[in-house]
Amino acid sequence: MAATVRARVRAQLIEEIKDAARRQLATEGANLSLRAIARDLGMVSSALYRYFASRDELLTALIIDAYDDLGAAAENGDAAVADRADLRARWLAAGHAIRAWALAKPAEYALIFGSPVPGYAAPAATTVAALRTPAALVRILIDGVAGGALADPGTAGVPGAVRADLARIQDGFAPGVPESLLARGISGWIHMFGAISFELFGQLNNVVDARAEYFDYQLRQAADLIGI
Amino acid sequence: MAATVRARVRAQLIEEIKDAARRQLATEGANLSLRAIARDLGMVSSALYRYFASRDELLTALIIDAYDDLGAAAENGDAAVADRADLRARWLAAGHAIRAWALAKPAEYALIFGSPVPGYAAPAATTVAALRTPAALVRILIDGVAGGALADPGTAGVPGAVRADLARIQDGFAPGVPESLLARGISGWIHMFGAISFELFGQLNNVVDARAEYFDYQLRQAADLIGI
DNA sequence: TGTACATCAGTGAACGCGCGTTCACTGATGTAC
DNA sequence: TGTACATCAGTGAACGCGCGTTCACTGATGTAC
Repeated sequence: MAATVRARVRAQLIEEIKDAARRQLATEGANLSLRAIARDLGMVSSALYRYFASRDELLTALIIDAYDDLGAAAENGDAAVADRADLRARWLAAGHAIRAWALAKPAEYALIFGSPVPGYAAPAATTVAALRTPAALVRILIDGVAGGALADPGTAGVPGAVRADLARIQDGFAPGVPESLLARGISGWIHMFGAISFELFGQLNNVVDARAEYFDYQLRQAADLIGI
Repeated sequence: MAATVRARVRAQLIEEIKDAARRQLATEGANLSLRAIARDLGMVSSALYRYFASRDELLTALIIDAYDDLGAAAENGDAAVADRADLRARWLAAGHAIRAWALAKPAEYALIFGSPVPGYAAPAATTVAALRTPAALVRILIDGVAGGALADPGTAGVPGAVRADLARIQDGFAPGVPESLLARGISGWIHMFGAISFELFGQLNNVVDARAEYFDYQLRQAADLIGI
């Protein structure tokens, strides 16, 4: 129908605007210029306001897309492991898929895991999108517990103040996963992204050159800690 | 002498310029505006060129200062532990001092550990300054090995490709520290900064509220891994 | 100690750019009868 | 199916700002004899 034609053109132009914005992210960082994007698309800058109410709204769309894309990469990495009971293989596959995504899209990685953009307050929608990747990782733990492969390591060593946080996360995000297992999983998640950020943001220059191998080594350390 | 008066005023003004720049970092991020800094100091923007040849040169000075300040914080944290043979206490003290510095100076932390500033290429002087903190951490290992408290865990699990990197680091930066111990130490270092970056850059929002306790928990996990 | 000269700090104007956002408007597309 | 009207996309000018860097210049501070 005719209505759909206009709607379809609109949806496509929204994608083109975001693509141009992403191209700009790569060279200019998170300081998006709407005028430069419009120039790139051969339109006048005010025309962008038909699609995004402001610069911040475009930034929000890019952030949500990036979280979503990363989450999909993590899910696909995990899903590629045939033996669903091989928790360690799933953890490694997801981790390497996450790193591969980050290396392929460093500007988008920096947008979500780098320094906060000054003056930009992330709306709630972005924090929802942010959950997709940790959800994919936590599913490995959920499956392990359900399959009986993961025992409760006991709460020894988990600080009391943290246990309230863990209990909250358990409800509704990681049902059935013991608190201390969750604590170790989150620690592994943080270590994983710390390793990627160090690599991408240049802290590994002149330190470790065998990037993929050292990342794998760290992933295995985290897996050992989690007990998978 | 008269010469020193002028030199002293000059040195002081350099500090004032950097202080104003740091204040701006906190509100505006790494996109420094020389004009705004000059305005803040009540001088004309071109006067800044008596002190810094360009915007990038000022940025470099700030980065070096930040690395240096962080390194001093790490050293002081370590030095506060009376029992020099208590390696774990030293690791924890250094780690908490590093985190405290980051919380106190988030903009400076973001400047060195956040997304790279687009179009800015870090000169060699910054990478030298960057070594001060890892050097403070590695000293704990050096002391542990020298004191006989740290055994060589053996190179099982360390990927071959990484061992070349480790050997290079060992020479001249961590003399006497076995490669696999170094591999674990670097992993702990990365985990530590990953934890701080996640906290500062907002990834822990709605996940872990007991920040100090959970950070301590992770530091202890890293210490366990290192074997101290 | 005094004087002549050189160095340095800071000014103010200018060059040549950039930006986000608003607004009145044109012309095309879509909708209702 | 045709026509009248409403919606939407995109234009171009404008508002009110911002920026880094260069340059000729003034006046103060420092140096050498």
